[in-house]
Order: sequence, then C-alpha cells, then structure tokens
Amino acid sequence: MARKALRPPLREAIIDAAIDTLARNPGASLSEIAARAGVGRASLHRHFSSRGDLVTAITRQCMDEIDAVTDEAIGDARTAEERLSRMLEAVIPLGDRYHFLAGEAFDDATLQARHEADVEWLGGLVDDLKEEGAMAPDVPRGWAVANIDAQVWLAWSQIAAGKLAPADAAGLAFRTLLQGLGRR
Amino acid sequence: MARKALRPPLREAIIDAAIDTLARNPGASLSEIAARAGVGRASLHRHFSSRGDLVTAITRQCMDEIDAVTDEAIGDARTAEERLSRMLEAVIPLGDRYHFLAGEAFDDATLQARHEADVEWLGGLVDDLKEEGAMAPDVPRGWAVANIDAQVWLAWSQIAAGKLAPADAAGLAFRTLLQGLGRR
DNA sequence: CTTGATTGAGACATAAATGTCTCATACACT
DNA sequence: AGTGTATGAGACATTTATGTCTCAATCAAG
Repeated sequence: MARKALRPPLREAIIDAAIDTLARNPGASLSEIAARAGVGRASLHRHFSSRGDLVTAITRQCMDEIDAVTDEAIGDARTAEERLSRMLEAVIPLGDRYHFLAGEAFDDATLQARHEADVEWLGGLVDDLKEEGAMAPDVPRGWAVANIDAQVWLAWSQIAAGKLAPADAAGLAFRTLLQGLGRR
Repeated sequence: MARKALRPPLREAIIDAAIDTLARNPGASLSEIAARAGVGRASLHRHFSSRGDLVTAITRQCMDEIDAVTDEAIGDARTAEERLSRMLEAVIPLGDRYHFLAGEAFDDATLQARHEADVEWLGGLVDDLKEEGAMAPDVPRGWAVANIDAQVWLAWSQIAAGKLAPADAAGLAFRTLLQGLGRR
C-alpha cells in the first residue's frame, strides 16, 4: 500500500512554488509557477485541474501552517498579552508565504468560514486583552483585530525590504500595538 | 481659444473610472474601465495609448490630490503632532481613490522619485514628532513611516467595510499611532 | 526484465485582453 | 445650414493564459 500519501512530493513542490510566486505577483501565470516548481505545465494541471483549484489548495495550506504554528507557539502562554506576543513572533516570519491571502476573495465556502473563524479567534484575543487591562476597553473590536493583522504584514514587509531585522520585528509590532509609537 | 484645457472632461471621467475600478480590482480590464466611465473602449485608447499610460496618469492624479489635500490641511498646523492629525483627517477619506497605489511598481521614473519624496516628507514628520517628544526616539524611522501609511489605509478599509464611522476614523488612527491600543 | 504509472515536452483549441483601424453619428462652432 | 472634430460601435489582428490531449521517456515495483 502506502500510495496516496507518499507518492507525490511533487504536489507539495507545486504548492510551495505557487505560494512563493503568487506572493510576489498575484497575477503570475501558471507557466511561471510550473517553471519555478521545476515541473511541466501539464503536470501542474494533473494535480490541480484549474487555477482556482490551485489557489484553493495553497490557501488551505497557508491556513494550516498558520494555525499549526500559532497553536504551537501559544501552548503554554498564561496571559492574553503573552499569547499576542507569541503569536506575533510565530506568524511574522511566515509573512512571505501568506500575506497574499490579504484581500483574497474566498470562492470556497469552507475557506471563507475558516477565515471567519480565524478572525473570530483574534477577536477573542482582543476581548481577553481588554479584560486583562492590556488593551483599552473603548477600542473597537474590529479596529483592534484589523490592526493586529496589519502589524503582522507590516512587520513582514519591512523585513522583506531589508529595513528591519527579523529579530526586532515581533517586539516592535507588539509594542506598537499596545503602546503605539508614542513616548513611554 | 480655450481649447486644450476645457474640451475633454472625458479624460477626467476615464481617470476617475479607472481609479474606482482598479481600486476594487487591480486586474480589471480596460473594457470594464471604459464601461464604468460610460465611454467606448476606442475612446479610452484615444486618450491613453496603453494600459501603462493610463496607470501612470491615474497615479499622477492621485499623487496630485493627496499632495494638494495635505498641503491645504496642514497649512496652519503649529506642531508636528497637529500636522499628523490634520494629515490623517485629510487623507483617510481619499483612501478609496489611492489605496491601490500600495505595492504598485512605479515604472515611470518621475513618479518613482515623487513617491520617494513623499516618503521622505513623512520621514521628516516622524523626525519632528520625535523632537517634540510626541514619538519615542528609539522607534525606527522606516517603521514609523510604514505605520502611518498602514493606519491610513487601514482606517479607510474599515470605513469601506462599514465597520467604522468615517468621523471616528482619523482620531482612532491618530491615537493608535501615538498611544497604540493599550490602556491610557 | 516487464509492467504500470508518472512525468516532461509540446501540439492544439479556446478564451480574453489589448491595441489598431474604419465608419457613421453627434456635437460644437461658425 | 455647413464644417470639422470627437465619439461610439464594432471589426480585426495579435498576444497571452488556460485547459486538454498525445507521445515518448523515466522510474518504481514486481
């Protein structure tokens, strides 16, 4: 036996290449993606019937990675503040793999629901932060959630542009979220 | 006389339509843009020889608007903090017209230079904020600049999504920048 | 070695966007 | 009314991306 799971490391290669390529250029062609994966374009179509299929697959893959990484990073955090900090440290380095998700319209209903669940998870974190007193209670929930997202992708893009040391990124994002750029 | 300047309000209509359309979907076709402008596709090509031409034109237009609006808003501001506040109030409402500029690769050298000048202007504002003590001196300049940009487009997108009242947006962005989301 | 499945290369048809062109119409100006 | 310009509609060729198909080569398992 041992068929389905072990045979094609090629599918993974294509997904990786697609993530890399589409992150740089969301409009990249399947030829580009196949070339980057070192794979014939026909073989790409053997694994993903359409472009939409591929996009759905990499979206799912990215969500899996993010969920896994954050779950693992947050495991032993005792406070919401700590959870936020750990989450930033874990997720920011993944920016180059998933920031293309921003603004992506989820045609797949499952992914749409999952994304909403992720947003809701962030909302819960915001609620907890407020309860702990780490976040001001009058900050709109949606604003806080959107800001957390924005800081993650901002930190990543600064790293990618060589303007920020990877080691400093998470701390800076954390501080900016909770204290802003102001003095003290 | 009175020829060149007064005749074609059509060029403006196309530019407006292009800004609207491309803001929603950066990959929109010229047909879509022409249709939204209520103009034949051929007429679009009479005013803009290529897609690149059009993009350059709307980029310039957006930059003009932003510069004009901020200059006017900032006129009588006495402190850097006040300049930041006024700038946010003035620019955020324009978000739907120019946020597509983010991540746009400037093929035109003039626009590239102009963009860099705008970034540098923001950098100067950051410097002044630090001198005034409104911003912590150890915040990296690039981080602060990127954050200001991010707050603008974040505020706009929250407004566009109906999650934030336009009247609250600038204040929230200002507060988030200087005090963060933290308590007090 | 033989068998079967997977791959790469490339041909092929289709669809869509782009840019050019023509022509009849509408409009502004005289 | 007469003239000239700008427009809208649409035909046209070109390019590019996409998806399907075929065929020979490769590779793994028996």
